[in-house]
Amino acid sequence: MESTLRQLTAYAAVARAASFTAAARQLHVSQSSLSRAVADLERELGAQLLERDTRNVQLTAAGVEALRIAEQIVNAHRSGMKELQRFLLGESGAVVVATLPSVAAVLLPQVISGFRSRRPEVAIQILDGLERSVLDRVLSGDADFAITTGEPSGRLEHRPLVRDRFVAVLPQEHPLAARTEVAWEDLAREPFLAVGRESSVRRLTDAAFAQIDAPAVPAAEAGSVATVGGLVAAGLGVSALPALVLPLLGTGPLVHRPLTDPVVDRRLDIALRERRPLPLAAQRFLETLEEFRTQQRDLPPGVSWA
Amino acid sequence: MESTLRQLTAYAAVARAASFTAAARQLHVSQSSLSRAVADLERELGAQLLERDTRNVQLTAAGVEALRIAEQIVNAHRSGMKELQRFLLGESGAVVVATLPSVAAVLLPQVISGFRSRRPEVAIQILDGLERSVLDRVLSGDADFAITTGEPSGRLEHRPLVRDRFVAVLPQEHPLAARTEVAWEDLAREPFLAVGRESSVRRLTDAAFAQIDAPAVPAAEAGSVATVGGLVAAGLGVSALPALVLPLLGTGPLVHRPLTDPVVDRRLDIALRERRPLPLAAQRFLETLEEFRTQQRDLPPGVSWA
DNA sequence: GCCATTGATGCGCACAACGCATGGAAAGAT
DNA sequence: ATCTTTCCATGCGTTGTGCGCATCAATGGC
Repeated sequence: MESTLRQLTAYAAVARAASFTAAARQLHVSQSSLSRAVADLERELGAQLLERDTRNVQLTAAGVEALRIAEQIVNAHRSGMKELQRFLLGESGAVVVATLPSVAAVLLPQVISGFRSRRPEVAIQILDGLERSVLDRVLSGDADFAITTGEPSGRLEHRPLVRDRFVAVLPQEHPLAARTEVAWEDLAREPFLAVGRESSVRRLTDAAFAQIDAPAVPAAEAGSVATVGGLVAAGLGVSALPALVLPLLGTGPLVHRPLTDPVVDRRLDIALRERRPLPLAAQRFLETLEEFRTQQRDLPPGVSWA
Repeated sequence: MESTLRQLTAYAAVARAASFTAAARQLHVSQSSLSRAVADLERELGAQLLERDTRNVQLTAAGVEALRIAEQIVNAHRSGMKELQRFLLGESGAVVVATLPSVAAVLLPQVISGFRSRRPEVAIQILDGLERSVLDRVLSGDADFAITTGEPSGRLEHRPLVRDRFVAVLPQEHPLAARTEVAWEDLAREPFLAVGRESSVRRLTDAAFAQIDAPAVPAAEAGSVATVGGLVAAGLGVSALPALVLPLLGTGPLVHRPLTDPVVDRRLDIALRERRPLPLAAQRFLETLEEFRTQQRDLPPGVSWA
C-alpha cells in the first residue's frame, strides 16, 4: 500500500471530471500521464476504480469510496501545507519573549497592541523574570528572544533597544525633592534602599556609588521594586531606580528626580541567539519594535530609544 | 509548495527520533537518503526545521510546527489507505441488494443475519420493488445485484438461486382444501384472485392457465399479495401463489396446497451486471448465500435451492 | 462511411531517489 | 593529547519513475 499523493491527486481529478482529458487540462499535465497514474493506482490497489468506455468514464463502487478517501487525503495535504506556510510566513504561531517585569509592564503593552492589530492570529507569550533567568530562557530556546539588560555573553547577540535613566526616588516631603535634579553624591548621604542582589538594577547602583567613592551599604534591600517603593514612601530612606520601573512603584507619596553626576542609565537590549533562525513571527514582532523606535514613539520620561 | 509524502514521512521520522541514523534504521532506508530528503524539504519550505549539531538534532520552532503538520498529513494518508483497503477487502462498505418484497421478507433475513455476524461493519441495504424496477436498479448501478425472477436480458448475468413452487391458496373451509394436492384444472373452476399485471407472479399464473387451456380471466386482481390473501380469506375466491410469498399473506383463515398438473415454479436468480467488478463486500454476501445453498439450509415448504 | 474525440500505449528523455563510499566535526575513551 | 566512535553531509554512479509526444483502437455524431 504505497500509493503516492500524485496518484491520488490524479485519480481525484479524473474521477471528479469523469474524464481524463478534462482532468489533464485542469492539472496542466498530459492525458497520458493521468492515464498511467490512474492505471498504476488501480493496479496497486488491486481494484478497478473507473469503468472506461471509449466515450465515458464512470466510477465503480470502489471508485466512489476511493474518491472520497483520495480527496480527504489530498485536502489534508493541501490544508496542512497551507497552515505550515502561514506559520513560516509569520502569520500564525506564537512569539515568546522573555523580559524583565518592568519591560513587560511598561514597554511591551503598547508594542504588543500594535503588533496584534497587524497579526491578530499570532499569540504572544511573555516570560518575565530576573536578568539571569531571562537570558537562560533564550539560551534554552524557551523564548524566541529577550528584552533585558546585561553584557553580551555566550551565544547571544545583543541589539541596543532603549536607554533607561536612573532617577532618585524620594519621599514626597524629603528635602531633596525640592530640587529639579539630584546628584548621586547627595543620594549617598541618605539611607539607601536597594533592590536584591540578583536584580540587574542593583549592579548598576552599586557601580554608580563606587564611581563617586561612596560607601555602598544599603540601609535595607528588598526583592522587588514595589517593596522598595513602599519603603521609600514610608520614609525609611531613598532609592535610585531606572525610570522604566517607576510605574511599578504604586501610588504612594513618592517623587522622583533625574540623577546626575554621573548620569547613569541602563541599556535594555534585544538579546537573541546567534546564528539561529528566528521564527518569522518573532522577526515581525521585532520589526514592529524597530518601527516604534524609528518613529520615536512616546516613552515614559527618562526612557529613550537607543 | 510541492512537498511529497516521502519528504514528510522522512522528516517526521527524523524529527521524532531526533536522529537521522536512528530514523533511517526504522524506515529501512539509508541515512543519506533521509539527509537529502529533509534537506530538500527545508529548501522547498525555505525554512530550517532541524538544528544539526554533529552530535544532536533538535527542532526549531518551525520544526515543531512542521512535525505536527507532517504527522497529521502522513496519518491522514495512512488511515485513509487503510480505510480504502478495508473497503476493497469487503470488510466495510455497503451491499445493496435489489429484490422482490417476498424475497426481502422471507429469504433474506436469515442470510443477512448470517452475513452480519461475520462482517458486522458492512451495511446492507435492500431495495425492494417489482421485477422490472428491481432489474433496473441493477442495470443503473444503484444495486450491486438483484435476487429476482425474469429472463436473462440485456447486460445481466443470471445465476439460479431457488425454485419457488406455486401453491393453491384457499379459504380454510373450501372443498379443495380437503385434498393434499390441487390441480390447476380444479383451480380454474373457481373464481380466481390474481395479483397485478406488473407482478412477476402474474405472468406465471397466466402461463399456467394457458397451458391447460383454461380461461385466464381473474375474478379480481390486487396489487399486493397481502391483499389477495385477504380476498381469499374473505371467501371471494382462490389464488395461486409461489410458496415464498405465503408468509406475507397474514394470519387469516387460509390454507395452501401444492399445485400439480403441471407443477409450476418460478425461479429466483441472482442477477448481476456482466463484466462488472462486483464490490468485494457484495461478493462476500453472495458467498454467504452460496454457502446456505450448498448446506441446503432450511427453506419454507415449497421453496428449494436451485 | 467519415471524422472527431477519447482513453491506452510504445518510446525516449530527464531527473528524482537511492545506496555506497567518503569527508569533516565533535564527544567520549584511553 | 590522541585515538576511536558516532553523527550528519555530500560526491558519485545506478536505477527507476514520471513525463510528453506521437500514435493506435474504439466509438459516437454527422
